[in-house]
Amino acid sequence: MNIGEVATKSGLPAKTIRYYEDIGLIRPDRHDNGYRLFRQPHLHKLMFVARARSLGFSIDDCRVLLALYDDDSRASAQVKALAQDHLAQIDAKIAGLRAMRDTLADLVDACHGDSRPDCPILKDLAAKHHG
Amino acid sequence: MNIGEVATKSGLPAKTIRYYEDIGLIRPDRHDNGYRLFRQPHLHKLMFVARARSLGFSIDDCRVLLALYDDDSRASAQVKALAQDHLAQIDAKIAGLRAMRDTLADLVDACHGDSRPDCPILKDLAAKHHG
DNA sequence: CATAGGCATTCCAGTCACTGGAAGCTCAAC
DNA sequence: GTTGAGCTTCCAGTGACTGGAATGCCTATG
Repeated sequence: MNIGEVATKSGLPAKTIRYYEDIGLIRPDRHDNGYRLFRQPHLHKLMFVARARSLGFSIDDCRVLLALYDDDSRASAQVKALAQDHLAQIDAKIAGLRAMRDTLADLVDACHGDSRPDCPILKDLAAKHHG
Repeated sequence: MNIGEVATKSGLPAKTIRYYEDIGLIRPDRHDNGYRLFRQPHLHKLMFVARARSLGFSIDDCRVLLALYDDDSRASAQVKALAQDHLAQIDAKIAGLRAMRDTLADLVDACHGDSRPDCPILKDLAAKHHG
């Protein structure tokens, strides 16, 4: 398969796939003409990575996950630990965003949003926030 | 005030404040020796930006917000529109993260996490995901 | 055989908002 | 005068791509 075909099949842009090769995440073969030659296992890896990325795993996490996947003697505990760690990070990010969201929503609610210049949102931004 | 003092007072690293000058967000004066000279309004602006950033506004948003803050004839509707837009983006991001989180949490739950290699997390990553 | 197009290649630069580090200058204290 | 903290500039790196330019390859048609 050429890069266009794996791009379609994996849902990843060709640019991204080339980038993944650059950083050593996949190592496709080459045709005589220099074109990348992807075989079934390459496509499989790319789909694996695409899925992991869609779950928010970093590229480095993906490297580890791929290695674990390739390692028949892995302990599932290793995978679970990695996933739990990542889950905790997502939870933290959600919590941070929710705090943001709530504050911002209060401000938006408080702002009448008409043609007058008086604005609680700007007032809040301009107020001193300790801590 | 020197940069160290405004850094302490605003809670922003000195590096960040220099960066904000680089990109034209603030324009402190200068001492004869080349040191930046911050006055009260500069500090005020920095605190304004710090608060806006903590609410997730982009630097470009901050530029607009500062301009609106400086403009006595602004309509609060403009500020509200910007904030609502940003709120919608935060909501979208939270929704995305929650979907991620739920999927991942299911996988973590399904994984026994012991010394055996069998792992539902890796199985999911390796499975074909359409759509 | 020339050419047009669509695909592929490489390489460089830009994104966003910083952050780290090196090399050197200034200032206050001892 | 020497130390050390604080300031300066400039360059490079982060993460994970993304855009674009310049060029090469392949296929199909006139």
